[in-house]
This record gives sequence, structure tokens and C-alpha cells, in this order.
Amino acid sequence: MRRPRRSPMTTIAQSLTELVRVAADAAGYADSPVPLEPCVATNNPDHGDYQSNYAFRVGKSLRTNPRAVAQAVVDALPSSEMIAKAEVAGPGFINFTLSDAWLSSDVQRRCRDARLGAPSPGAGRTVVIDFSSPNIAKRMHVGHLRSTIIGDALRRLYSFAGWNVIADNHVGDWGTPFGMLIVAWHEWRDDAAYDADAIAELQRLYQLFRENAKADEALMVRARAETAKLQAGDEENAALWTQFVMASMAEFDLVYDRLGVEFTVTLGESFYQPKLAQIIQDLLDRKIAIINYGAVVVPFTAEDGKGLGKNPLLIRKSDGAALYGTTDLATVLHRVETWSPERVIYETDNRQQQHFKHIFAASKKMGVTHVDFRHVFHGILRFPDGAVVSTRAGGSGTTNLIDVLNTAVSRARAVVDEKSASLPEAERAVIAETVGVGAVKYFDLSQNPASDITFDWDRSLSMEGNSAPYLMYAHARCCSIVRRAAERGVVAGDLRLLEPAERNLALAVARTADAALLAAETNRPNLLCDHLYTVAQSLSRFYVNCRVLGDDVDDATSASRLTLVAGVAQALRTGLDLVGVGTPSRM
RNA sequence: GCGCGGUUAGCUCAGCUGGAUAGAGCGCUGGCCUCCGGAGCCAGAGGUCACAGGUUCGAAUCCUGUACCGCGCACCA
Repeated sequence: MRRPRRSPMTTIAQSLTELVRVAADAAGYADSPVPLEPCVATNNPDHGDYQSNYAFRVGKSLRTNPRAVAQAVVDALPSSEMIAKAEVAGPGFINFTLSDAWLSSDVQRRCRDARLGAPSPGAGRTVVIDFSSPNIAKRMHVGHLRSTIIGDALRRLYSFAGWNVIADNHVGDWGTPFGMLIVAWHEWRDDAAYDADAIAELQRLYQLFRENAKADEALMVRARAETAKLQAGDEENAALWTQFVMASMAEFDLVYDRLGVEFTVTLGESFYQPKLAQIIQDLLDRKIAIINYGAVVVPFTAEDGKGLGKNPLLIRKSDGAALYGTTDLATVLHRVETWSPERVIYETDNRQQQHFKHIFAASKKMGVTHVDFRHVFHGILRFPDGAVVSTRAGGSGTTNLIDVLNTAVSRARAVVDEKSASLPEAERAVIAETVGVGAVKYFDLSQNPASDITFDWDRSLSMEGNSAPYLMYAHARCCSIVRRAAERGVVAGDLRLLEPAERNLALAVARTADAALLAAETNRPNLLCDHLYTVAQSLSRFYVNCRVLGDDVDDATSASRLTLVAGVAQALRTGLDLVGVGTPSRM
């Protein structure tokens, strides 16, 4: 068997940083307590391609002139085919300009690699990502959108970075709502309606229960009794529970398929119920938890961390029932025992920040001290009609997720029909699906998760600006050129960077791997989206300045530009796939 | 009251592990169609990065305080 072509396994910034390290050692700064600072891309082409700010740190540490340090490092740089120019600038910056020849070959190598030449900083490391987590017996609504697609983007990004990723859908499949449903099921169910649309009927029954329970307290008493029976293992209730869960999961899967979202496991709250009593007892025995007002709580002090507030974490109500915090602690323990993750990420809305601070602090008290817990929280998603969408307000007034997707797809379809009427009907339908769903996802993912965002139909589906259709269009244009080249028998050849627009584009392609890794490490998919947008913008400039095919373009230039265009397509395709957005080759 | 977010161009938002002159889209003004896909490109105007201090070679970014907005504060999740 032939082994796959070896990827460069390093980013440009890393290679330059290594050169600076060697030079710093040679210049006598090896003993400096200053950690080596990674080289970074310049934000101004006048300053070259990459810069190092290392000399400022050393200069400060040694109380010497940073400019002199920078000069010493530059003088000590080992000769490298990477660098065309290295110079000291300003108060002590070291600016690097890459050699065109080296950059050309680097970009060519990366474009032949499905991973764009990215290293795998996550190799041998495991991360659990907890996201989406909808509640059973309700249709997914737009309040679930952000967690679902941001979490899935993180899943993809961490996989790209080489991590072993456990994507866990912690569905809400337990608790009093099931008692309510069971009561309502017996009272008011419409079998025909259930057969036609199980979730719709379950939602109706749930709403009906809520409305009637306001006036009839006996209903709530019955619901609690049914819940208790379910928890005690009553066969009839267990069968109903299973039925409701199965119907819900089938419904969720329709949405997940549509969104291209995948999970490694789906371990809902019910999975952890058998473990809760033991955990509560254990925490009491170890004096981590105490009894307060008849309830069992984990108290916190200032030493446990900041932002924990005044209140403890409640893990058993005074009536003996466990709570979601209890389940969350059981979940932590199960994940640690099962996968030994280095990192655990929770993607939820920002209102749960304090809750997760409690969970993380309590986990440490339980002895889980070696896990890097991260709460990636997102802001509110608003819709233009003013409706505020929240996870918990999933009542009758909210918009179904599937309806949002359908609206986006039909809007996309109208545009495709208008702009690409010549394409076959079936292909137009596929394109509209990709564009519509991608537009919704990208609108969210291209913004900082922490921000509140207001959905904007026109902007998300616009061909202008930082939108999915713009990026898809850039990709489709590349594919179009590649197709046309094949028709004419033009073959891709060695990359030669002659025009500034070509060089800028090549550099942007080369930096895509860095952007993906940065997005993973910072848990911000929007950083990758930002970069992909600059790639697309660079492409448009290249497109108007540099013809690939044509009578007035010589063969070597055609071959070179064809390589570059194919590479751009590869970068856009890979990058958009990392945020779960598709890339049609025609649109 | 305690805690957590947020405040950047007319609008919508990037940028925040400190780096050089703060970016983009929309909108506005003015250009570019003998065009590999104009679903595009170029140029211009537009900013006391909420405010006040502090840290230092350097602050939108870090620290402290203030103002305003949003959210959360044990027997829901």
C-alpha cells in the first residue's frame, strides 16, 4: 500500500517562529526567561507578510533596546529559502517577506492536501462537546439553532485540528414534563393526529395540560404521581416514555440531517438517573454537599472561584427529587470515566453561565481537577419581527426550526430559478437547499458566538458581503474555470506568482489552515469565516486582474493560474465544510 | 443588592491571549460590462473604539471606577 502524501504538518507562522527561535539562540538570547512569541501575519502588507514581536519582550527583560535585539536576531537568522527579506522596523518589529518561489511551492503542496497542510495540535487529545440538547416531545425551534450549529462547527474544527471528538447530544428526556404528557395522553389524545404527526400531537397535549393545570390543581398532582411511577419503573409509563422519546428523536434527526449535524453519542438525562442517588450520597459523605432547608446543596466560598454568586448548587430538592445540576455532575463523571477527555466544552446560551461555573467548581471539589472545562456561550438570536427566541420559552409563539430552513430554501430557490434557469430542475433544487441552509448557518457562524444577533433574511441570502452565497459563488466561479480549462485541454502546472493579486490570493490560501486552527482553539468559528471571506475577496480581485484562460495568456501562466484557482476552490470547500456549509460546483 | 455579558462608522457587525495608520458589509457619492459566471470589481466620504483614571516602549484589547442596555441570582432546565 502506498502511504498518502505527507502533508507539510506545519503552518507558515510556525516555521518562521522556529527560525526566530534558532536565531535567538544563536544571538545569545537562549537563556532569556522570555517565552518565544509566535510570528503572526501582518495586518498591513507594507510590513511584509509576517512579523515577530519577540524583540520587545527580550528587550524589556534585559533592559536593552528592542531594536538592537531585533537586529541581532535578524543577523543571526539561519539562511532559509522561505525568506526573501527580513528586516527590523519601527521600535523593534521584525518583518518577514516570504520568497515568491517558496510561497508558490508551499501553496501547491497545501492545495494537494485535503487538510491544507495543517498540523494536528489535537493529536492524541480528546474533547467532549456537549451541544444542541433539545427537549423531547417538542419540535426543535429557532432557539436551538445556535447551540446546534455552533456546536457542530466546533465538532468539525476540533476534528480538523486532530482531536478525538466526542459529540454528545444531552437531550432533555426526563422529568416532570413526562408526567404531564402521560396525564394528557390519557385525557385528551387524538390517535389519528398522533399517527399523522406525533410531535405536533405531543406539543398540543403538553400545551393543553399547561392550560388546564392552571385551573385544575389535581392535574399537577396526577402528573407528579405519573412521573414518580415512571421513575419507579412502571411498565406502562416506561412504554409511553420510550414511545415519546423515539418519536422525538426521529423528528430531531430530520432536522439534523437537514443541517448536516452529527453526534458521536446521544446520552440524554434519563441515562444518568440511576446514578444520581449514589452521587448525592457520596457528596454528602465527603462533606462536599450539605443539607440546607431540607435540600442537599454544594456550597461555595470565594476560594472556589469568581462569579459563583451567593447561592449554592442545588442537587436534591427538599422533596427528594434530583435536579438538572445533579444530572450534570453525573454526566461529568461519566464522561471522565468513559473517555478521559482533556477538555469538555458546553455550548449553550449565555444565561447558563453561572450554572456552569457551579458545575465546574463542584466538579473540582469532586476531584475532577485535570479537565479543562469550557463554557462556550452564545447570545440571543432575534428575528426581525421582534420575537425574542430563547431555549426555555419554547412555547407556542416560537418559530419551528424546520420552517426557518424551508423559508430560506424557498427564497434561495427563487434566486436560483432566476439566475440559473438553464440548470436542470433537480440540480436547482439541490443548489437551493445548499444555499438556503448554508445561508442560515453561515449568518450565525460568521458572527461572534457571544454576541446577540438579529437574523436578517436579506443579508444572509445576499450575494454581497460576508455571506454564504458570496463564498459559494466564489467557489463556483473557480469550478467553472476548472471545467472550462478541462474542455480546452489546459493542464494545471507550477505556480508562478507574477501579479500582486496572485500573490495575495496565494498567501490567503496558505493561511487558511492557520485560521481553522485558531478558530478551534478559541472556540470561535467566525474567525475562520472571516478568513474565508478575505480569500473570496482576494479571488474577486484576482479574477478581474488575472485571466486564467484566453488567447493573450501564455501557456505557463494559464497553467499556473489554473493551479491557483483549483487551490482556492479547495481552500473554500474545505473551510466552508469546517463550518458545515456546502459548496455547489455550480449555482 | 450580588454576579455575568455588552457599548467600535448613519445601520448591521468584525477585530479583544496588548503591536505599527481601528476593518468589512449595507446605505451614500463617483467610476468599470469587445467580461474565464456583473450573483462582480475599483475609488471616495464617514470614527473622541460609551466615559474617567491606571499599567508600559505601545491599549479598542489588560486593571479599577462610572454611565447606560441585556441576562441570571436554590427546590424549573
